[in-house]
Order: sequence, then structure tokens, then C-alpha cells
Amino acid sequence: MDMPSQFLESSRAPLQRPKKQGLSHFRQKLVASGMDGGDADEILRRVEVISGIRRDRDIVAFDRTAKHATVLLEGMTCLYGRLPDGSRQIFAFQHPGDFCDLSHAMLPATSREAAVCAVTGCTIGIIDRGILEQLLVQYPSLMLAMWRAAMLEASILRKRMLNIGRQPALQRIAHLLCEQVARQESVGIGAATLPLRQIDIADAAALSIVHVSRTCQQLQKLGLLSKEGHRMKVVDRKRLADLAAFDGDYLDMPQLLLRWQVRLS
Amino acid sequence: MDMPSQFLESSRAPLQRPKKQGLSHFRQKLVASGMDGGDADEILRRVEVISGIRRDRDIVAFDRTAKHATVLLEGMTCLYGRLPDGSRQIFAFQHPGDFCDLSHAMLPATSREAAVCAVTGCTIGIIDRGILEQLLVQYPSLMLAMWRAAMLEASILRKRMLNIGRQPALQRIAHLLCEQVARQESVGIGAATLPLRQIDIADAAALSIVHVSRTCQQLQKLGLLSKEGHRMKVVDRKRLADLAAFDGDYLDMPQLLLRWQVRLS
DNA sequence: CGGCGGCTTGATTCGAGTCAAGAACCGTGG
DNA sequence: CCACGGTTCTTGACTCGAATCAAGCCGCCG
Repeated sequence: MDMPSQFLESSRAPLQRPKKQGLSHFRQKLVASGMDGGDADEILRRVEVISGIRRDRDIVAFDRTAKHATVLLEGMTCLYGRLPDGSRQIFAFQHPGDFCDLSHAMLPATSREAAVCAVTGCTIGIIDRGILEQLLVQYPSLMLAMWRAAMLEASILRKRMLNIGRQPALQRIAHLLCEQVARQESVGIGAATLPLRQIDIADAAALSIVHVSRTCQQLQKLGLLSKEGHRMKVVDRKRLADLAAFDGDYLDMPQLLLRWQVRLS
Repeated sequence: MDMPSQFLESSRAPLQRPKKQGLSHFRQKLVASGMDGGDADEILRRVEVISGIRRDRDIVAFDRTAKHATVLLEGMTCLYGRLPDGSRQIFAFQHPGDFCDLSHAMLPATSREAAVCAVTGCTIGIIDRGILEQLLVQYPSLMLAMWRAAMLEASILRKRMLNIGRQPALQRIAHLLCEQVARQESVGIGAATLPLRQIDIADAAALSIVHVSRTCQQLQKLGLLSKEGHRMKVVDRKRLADLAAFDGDYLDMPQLLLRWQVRLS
């Protein structure tokens, strides 16, 4: 939120600073996927930035027919679905640089199956779909970045399904938290304290909020977590990962696609 | 398995018959994704057919470094993962025409996170990765078909996550069976009897085998299922879908991407 | 006619959900 | 800077769905 100052004060990266604030994570992701820096900037130019979005607001609705695609720039959002009875399942948390509606983005219409909601206050970027389509034709490496993002998302989804389906609450939550910390880190946010409410954890882990409360206390007693106000802080990351049999490898695949880029473009 | 006779006897499609037996479903899928028939045939020519694969054999292994991509031609397979303790979670069932290793296909190496196993005896096709890459460059519509397949897979995965996370056993199994029947149908297999063992259902629904047994009996008492030997048969599809709040729309998106094809190629 | 893979059954245990009340926290405005 | 009100988290008592264990049965296949 008042994060820009970090960038200005950083002694490490004084050369490049985001033109429009907040776009840097997205830019970084494009470049990490093998895109040329100049091309990335060209794409960024087409992004309209919207900041000051409040927690709990829907960024992408179920009934969406919107004519734009969305990228998360700052903050945290979640992709979720609902049962007819109203209960919610969070499919994925999204971090700065992530495409919010990859699932929708490439499809003209969508069967109201998922929506995206702000978990914290956040900033997003939107791109007109028509323009996005042009850009995809113009910059094959953009399509590559989207492939990569889609594959990563699917990979994460499977891991989470495995955990929800086959692990008890303690491991399930431990794994979820490990994943979020790792993802934050992968976009350069080194915070051990996650901005999640317990209800978010509950809906993501497919547990009741009461059980989440009790389980988190257990994790605290084990010395793996502590509380920072209402937020959970990961104290002993190593042992937490251990408990959850968490292996962050599946989140990496950063330069994996670099080979590809050469062939396609 | 001894299915080819069907094709020959069909009074409806006497004109085109699969060159190599079994490839027809895959061809149909390519065409349905907007690919030109001639191009599809060109691609099929590069596919090596392997038949006679037995149930329970792994088609794609965890440790895969294989130099080829795989397509299911006949039969049924499943994409699954395992916990360190050995317990299995089935992420998705695959039907004729499906890419078995989409998740792996585009990535040079893979963090041993998922494998594919034959649920019935089956026939697969394999394509050398190098050749696939060439084909992708040569035929943009192939990439489109793969996008579509990937998005569909992700969509199914989310739906299943929602059900596993938030529905009780009865609905969960009902939904799973509805999904499989609908998918079979979408590739032209109209069988109400599914080739799944109860252990497959258990691993897919994230339930114990014992509980699946009891729950299936319940579904039989409700008149929604019956048994055909050891296999479950869907008797009252409508009421089953009703019970599970199943809405097959998310499986369709068949011609959704046709618009796209025009722009990209 | 075995034999074995797969399904059933009953008894028991246990993890997790629900309900309901209360406490802690947080942002807001005076 | 503190008081207030809603949100979020906590606790305890109770219930319930699902897992586990352990036999036994069925039916398919050699």
C-alpha cells in the first residue's frame, strides 16, 4: 500500500524503477518468462492501473462478460468458487504479477464458475481484451508467459487438491501457509506474516473456521507459528515445511521455459 | 477394445474412417478445436500408436524425462499424485482424445508431481517432443487445441476441488460420476456403465474405499445407480445430476475458441 | 474347483463440524 | 488519546460423518 518507498530507498536496484507504480512485479514476471525488456515495457504501456481496491471486493465476478483481462499488481487476491448453498472454496491465492483471470482470459464467455476477490487492499491492472489479443499475436513471448502462468497455476491446484483430499488439518494448514510464504518470496516479498484471516485459511483448506482456529493454536504450541495481531506469522519455516512434507520445487519452474522462447519467437 | 467394429457398421459416418485405428477421437478433438482436417491428418501421421496397455500400468511416470508427449486414444486413464505415505489422489480421469501429460508436455523437466495410470486396458499415441515443437510452430491451431485442453482441464480440476472440499460423500460421488458420464458422452461414448473400480472412485473423491462402498449402496437404494458386475451403472442421470447440483456447462466450451483460431492463424 | 482381487459388513474410534456464548482486537470518530 | 462497535477469533459441549480394523463373501478367471 505505502510500499513504493521501499523501492526508492533500496540501495540494490536504483537503476530501474516502475514508471507507473505497482507495475514492477508484473514486468518482472514477464521478463522472468523470457520476454525482452523492451517488449515488456511495450505491454505495460497498455495496462491501465487501478489502485485503492478494498478488501473483500470482487475483482472479477462470476457473471463476467467484461471486455478486459486483469493482472494483480499489489496486494493479494483469491480465486474462488461457491456451492449453491453459499459455501466457498478458495482455489488459489494470487500474488503481485499474477494474472487474475487466466481461466477466463482466453475464453469469450464463461460458465460462471469462478470469481476473484481481494484478500487485502490491492492494486490491479486491466488490459482490454482486444488489445491483449493483438499483443499476443505481436509478442509470442507473451503467450509463453501466459502458458507458464497457466501451467504453474494448474500445478499448484493439483498440489492443493492432494493436500485437501488426503491430509489432516494440521498438515493441510501447514502446507497452505508454506505455499503462500514461498510464493510471496518468489515475487520478492519476504514477509513471514501472511495477510490472511482465518476464514480465508478455512475456505482455502476446506475446513471450518473453528477448526482452523484450534489447529493454528496447535501449530503455535509446536512453535511453528505465532500471532501478529490477527495475522499468522511463520516462525519456523523449516519445521513447518517438514511437517507438511512441503517441497517448493513445484513453484519454481522459472527459467524452465526459456528454451522454448527461442523456438517460438 | 473391440470397438472398431462399431465404426465400420455405423451407417452415419461411412466416409471417413480412422487410418490407424483408435486415432479418430483425437482427430475429432483437433477438428473440434478449430483445426483444419488436412492439418489434423498431418499431425496424426506423426503419432505412434501403442495398444494393448493393461490396466494399472503407468503410462506416464513421476520421474519422467521421456522425450515424447502422450495422447489417450482408447480406454480410460487417470492423472494422480501421491503423498509420501503412499496414499493416492486422482486429479482427473482422461478420456479418448485427451492429452495425458499436458502438465508435463510443455516443460523440459518436471518436479515429479503427477503420474498417469491406466484405469482400463487402453491404447495411447505418442509424439516425439521435438516433432511436437515443430508442429506447434507449423500449426498454430495445434497450440490452440492444447490451450483449450489445458483450460478445460483446469476448469474440471477446480470443480472437483470445490466438491471434494465442500460436499459430503453422497453428493461428491454423485458429482464425480455425472462428470465421467458427461465426458464420455462428449467424446461419443454413450455408455452409462463406468469402468471404474470403487478404489478409483475412492481415490478420486478423496474417501476411503469402505465409505465409497456404503455410499454407492445408498445411491442404489435411491434408484440412481445399479451394479453391472463390479461396475457402477448410472440409472437415473437426471436425478443424480440434481442431487449433485451438477451442471455440465463447464465441460462444454467446445466451439468457444473458434473465434480465436481465426485471429491466430 | 480353487484362488485372489474386489466388495461388504459390523464394530469402534476419531477428526472435524456445529452451535452458542464470550473475549480480543481494530479501526473509527469524538 | 480514549471510548465504542463491529469483526474476528476463542472456548466448550455436543454431534456426526467418515476412517479404520477385521472378518467374511462374492464372483471372476485360470
